[in-house]
Amino acid sequence: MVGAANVYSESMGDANDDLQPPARLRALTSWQASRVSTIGARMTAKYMPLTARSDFAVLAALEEYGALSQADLGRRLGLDRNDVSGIVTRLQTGGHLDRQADPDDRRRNLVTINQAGRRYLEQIQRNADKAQAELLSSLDEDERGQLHALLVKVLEGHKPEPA
Amino acid sequence: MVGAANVYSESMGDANDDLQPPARLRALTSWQASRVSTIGARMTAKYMPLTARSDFAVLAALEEYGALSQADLGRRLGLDRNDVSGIVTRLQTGGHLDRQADPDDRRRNLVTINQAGRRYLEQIQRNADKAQAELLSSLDEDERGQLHALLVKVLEGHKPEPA
DNA sequence: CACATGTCAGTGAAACTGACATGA
DNA sequence: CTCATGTCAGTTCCACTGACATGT
Repeated sequence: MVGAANVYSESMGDANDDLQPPARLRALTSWQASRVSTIGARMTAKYMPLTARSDFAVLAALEEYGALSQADLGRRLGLDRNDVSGIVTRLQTGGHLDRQADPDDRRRNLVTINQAGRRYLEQIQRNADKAQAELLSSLDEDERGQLHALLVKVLEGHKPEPA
Repeated sequence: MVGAANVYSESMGDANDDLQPPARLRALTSWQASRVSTIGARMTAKYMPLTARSDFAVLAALEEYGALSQADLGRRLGLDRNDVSGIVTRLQTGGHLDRQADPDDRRRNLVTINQAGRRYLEQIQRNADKAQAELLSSLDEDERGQLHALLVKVLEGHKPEPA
């Protein structure tokens, strides 16, 4: 894939003048993080529709914790309850989960994953693994672990309110 | 799994009902990265309108590299040229930069930062620093450096097409 | 001709806000 | 009454696509 691309001679000079972003941006870790996030979205889109990321979060929570209300789903995943509503509707339409009123508290929708949902979850998991491997391809195993640990630590500083 | 979730005594804040996301999600580094990215956006929004992030990128590039065409801006910053067009228009409307046809290549808009733009840039820089300090508050100096280096290394694996 | 640039219109995903009815 | 839940409607931001006119 190193194929001969078209060489257009800018007034600047040769084509390998790297096109670096400005130093102010390079210095901002939050900018690097958001770049990584959007590149991650690009990798993801190569293997599945982007909405599968939200589907994955919801289905994984249902698989691990059993029946949950939509509000609990949102709290677990850090998602707005309006957004949870949309995701659950989409998954229900696709037949990947069941949604029923909680008899003990009729404000709540009890949401449960079903068999088709579990299959779908495994499929997304495989694609997500592929996308992530591609995203992190320039890191070795040690570095991937370090990056993960550091990101987790950052997030631990922003847990939701202990009320 | 076993439904340990039918507990509706959440009003009493037992600090142990930690509301963890599911393990599948916690294991995904790309998900952690995107969470950090959106938390970063939240921190940013506390200090400035979100659009200032794009403004910052464009103004920083103009400050460091001088006059650029919109297409070059996009290549430097990893932005689509359609989006650059909108950002430049916004900045021009705000009086933060000048936009004029390149006499040597009349397809191009030569964009230059002006004095008001430099002041605006410094202001965004201060706010961005505050937002970032808040985002990374749970990391010490060493860890911040490690995180930054790892993110940079990830991005180096996804440079635009090698020319 | 091809190609690059800039603009316009539009799409899709995600996070968010405000309002509302229902029920605990 | 207060509060939580779920829903509806709408906004903002960002990345992207396709089309088009213009210019090299």
